[in-house]
Order: sequence, then structure tokens, then C-alpha cells
Amino acid sequence: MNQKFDQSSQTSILSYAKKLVGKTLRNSDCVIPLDLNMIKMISGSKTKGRLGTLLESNFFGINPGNEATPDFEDAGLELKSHPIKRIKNGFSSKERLILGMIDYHELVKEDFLSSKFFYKNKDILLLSYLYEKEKLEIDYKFMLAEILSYENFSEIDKAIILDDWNKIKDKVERGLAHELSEGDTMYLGAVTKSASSKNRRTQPNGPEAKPRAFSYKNGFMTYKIRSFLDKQLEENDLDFSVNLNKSFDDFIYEKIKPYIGKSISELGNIYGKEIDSKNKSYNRLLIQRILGSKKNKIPEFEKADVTLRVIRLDKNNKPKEDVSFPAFKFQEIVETKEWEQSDFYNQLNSRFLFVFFKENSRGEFILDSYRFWNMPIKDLLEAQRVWNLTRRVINSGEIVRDIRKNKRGKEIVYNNFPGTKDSYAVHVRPHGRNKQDTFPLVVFDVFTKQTEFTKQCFWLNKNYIRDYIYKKTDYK
DNA sequence: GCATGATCATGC
DNA sequence: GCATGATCATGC
Repeated sequence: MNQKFDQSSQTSILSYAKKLVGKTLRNSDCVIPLDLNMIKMISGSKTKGRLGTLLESNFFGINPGNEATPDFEDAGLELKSHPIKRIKNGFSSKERLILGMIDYHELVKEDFLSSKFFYKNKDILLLSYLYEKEKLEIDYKFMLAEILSYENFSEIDKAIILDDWNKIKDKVERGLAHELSEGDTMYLGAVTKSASSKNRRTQPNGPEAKPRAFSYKNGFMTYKIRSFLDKQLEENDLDFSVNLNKSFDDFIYEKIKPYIGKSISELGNIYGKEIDSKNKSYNRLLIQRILGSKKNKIPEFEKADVTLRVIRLDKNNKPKEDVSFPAFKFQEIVETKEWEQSDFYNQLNSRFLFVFFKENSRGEFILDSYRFWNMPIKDLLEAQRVWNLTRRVINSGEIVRDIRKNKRGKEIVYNNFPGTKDSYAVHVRPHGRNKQDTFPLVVFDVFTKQTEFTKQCFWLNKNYIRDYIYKKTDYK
């Protein structure tokens, strides 16, 4: 019925798919013309996922119904459309790549290579398009058509993904599906996926849990699309290859362990010759050198969305400072109605590597310990509460509480955002180059009548870090 | 000494 | 020139 390509050949399907690169669904010759009703439909508000459906029906002319099998069953190829976004100098993946719902009951009976996940997702026809907020989906330009194949991943990546899958399975086997987190794993994550936050599914050995899907994490996808777009070989920075049987966690352990107990100046003598000790990130740079990276970005960390945070503790284990996140846009906070869609939720859901330096009696900072950490669900709910409070303040227009002059006549602006006393876990504080560094407000501020306000961000409270993160260190 | 406002240093 | 991680500064 279909003469556009050979249904049983990946090569044939791929070369047909490549005809879409540089085109949009609206202007591609190969697309069955869209009638007016359909255009109306996709320009409506509920359009998410429509692009994928249109690709199937109007470009490939297929009608896959079966969830369990790949879209091109004979070729063993699964079709995925996937958004890319433009950033400062280049492109990054806009979203995780969703790879099918997790059936908790089936999962525990499976092995990776014979699993439902592997059967469906081992070879993916990836069609990535450039997401542009103001455009209709049929006007998104496709930027690449490539086969994302497990078989072609590096040995290290394959080992990591296998390990991830097993970690998820293991947790479900232990009846802990309700405690799954994206922060549990590196490249393959178990992401919450549900139309309503109240949805629950049963699991074989534990209480009801949120529905979750497998996904390649956003950082992982960013590396994949860049390697396709730039045709560059994907680099591995860290020297994992020494021992493939070691997990990422073991690797970190072996790298950091020899330096535990050393002071910053001792580490500086070993690693810090090219680093300026005045650098505010000096301790962080030392840790990156210890891990074996000469760069300031570590590919393996980025691919796994692992966030490295280096903390100085005082003698009582209290962090010197709270931990900041990127500044948020007031408009985005308000426009994002669903907590699980918010940047803050996504930041908190990633895996953290906390490294602690602790002050000794002579006032020196000693490399003390580290911890892989992800935020427990209870605390995510607390963060959600503070996020909601923050939205309320922005919407109310009552941002500024007071303006006072200090002794030198300098104006200090006090705000109404949730502070450290409003939550045991997180708060909101300024975060810009200076207080003139602002973002537009949603409604003008009642107190100052201004439409801009100093950039703010969420922070993890230092007491929270001491009591909930430092307290349980992996290695000491 | 804490809470909170403000800013620094760097890389990209 | 800006985003980011980290830290400084000061009033209460």
C-alpha cells in the first residue's frame, strides 16, 4: 500500500525521513496536504503530541496502534519526534525523550535484553524539530532525521543505561516504585507521566505509585543531537574506560577517596597551579581536576543531568552559604501552571553530587566527604509549596515590602518572597549581577509602581543541607 | 549569629 | 554580555 519506502528496511525509512530535514510539515512535498480543519485543530490550545500523530499519518502514512511494538514493526524501528531549542551558541534538547510507560508488574519479570523497553526502543528513528514558541506545530522546521540506536552507543553509555534500567527494576522489585526518582539514575530516567497528579498505579510489592515512563534524560539527548548536528565524535572526558565493570558511583568514589582529609591548600599544590585561588569557584575547580576533568563542564555529568555542588561547612557542619539555582523569570513562574513542568521541579529532580569541605580548628577547609543525593518526595512537596507561595506573590503585585536607607544612604529593598523562616527546605532571594539586573514583572509592583524587579532565584536552605543532605554522607 | 539583600569571578 | 555557581556585606 505504501510505496514511499520499504517498510522492512531501516535504511529505506531513514532516507525517506531525511526528506523532511530542512522542511516543515506545512511545506514538505511529501506531506499529504493538511485540510483546513486539521490546521484549525493543531492551532488550538491542546496540541501537544499532535505533531507526532501528523508525522505518522500524513508523512509516513502509517497507523501504528500497538503500544507494545515499534512503529515500523518489520524494520524494528520506533518513530519519535523530539523538540530542539536554540540556546546562546547552538542547540540543546528541549525535553527528555519519552520511551514508553513502565508496567511495574511486567518489569520485575523481565531482563533488559528481552524487555518490552528494549524491544520497542533499541532503534529509534529520531526526528528532531526546532521548537519556536510563537509558531504552530506544522511550521516547526525539522533539523535532523537519524537513527538513535542502542547498539551504536559507546560501550560506556551502554553499560550505564543497562545499569540504570536495572536500578529502576531493582527498586520496583523491592516494592519502592512510589519512591522512584529521576535522580536515581544517569541517562535512562523514570519520569512521572500522568494526565493528573492524582493518578496512581499498582506495583507488585508495595503501595500504589505514580505512573512513570522510561526516558532518555534531557542532558543525554542534548549530547546526542549535538553529535548528530555537528557530526563530531562524542567525547568522553572522564577516564571511565579503565574499568567498565565499575559504576559511575564507584568511579567517583575511587577518584575522590584518596584526597579526603586534604586541605584546600594541599589540593591547590597538586592541582591548582593554573587556577586562580581568588576564583569563587576555586574549590569546585579543584574537585573537577580531582575527577579528572580539565574542563569546567564534565560531559558525563551533563549527559546524566548530574549537578555538582561544592559546599564549605563550618565547624558545626553548617554550610557557609545557601545553595542557589539559576535566576527565574517572573513571567515563566506564573505561566507554568503545573509544578511538574516547572524549571525548579526539574532542577530538583536531577541527581546531585554534593562535595563538602569542612573547616578545622585552624580555619582551614578540609575535603571532608561527598554525597550523591536527590530530593525525596516529601521535600519536593515542600518545594512545591514555596513555589506556589512565590507565584502568589508575583501575581499579587505586592513584591516590595519596604525600602530603607542604610547608614551610607544606600537604598535596601525588602521583598515579600518566601524567606528562610517560611520553609525548612527552600527560600527565594535575589540573584543577579546587582540589583539593577532585573526581569519584567507580570503586574507592576504596588509599592514602587515599577514593572521590573531584581532577578531572584530559589535557594536550598543551609540548615536543610546540614540536616538532610550532609548528615548522611556516603563516605567519610 | 542569623536573615536577607547584594554582588563577584569566570566561562562561554 | 550574560548565565551560573559561589560568596560577600550588613542590619537587626
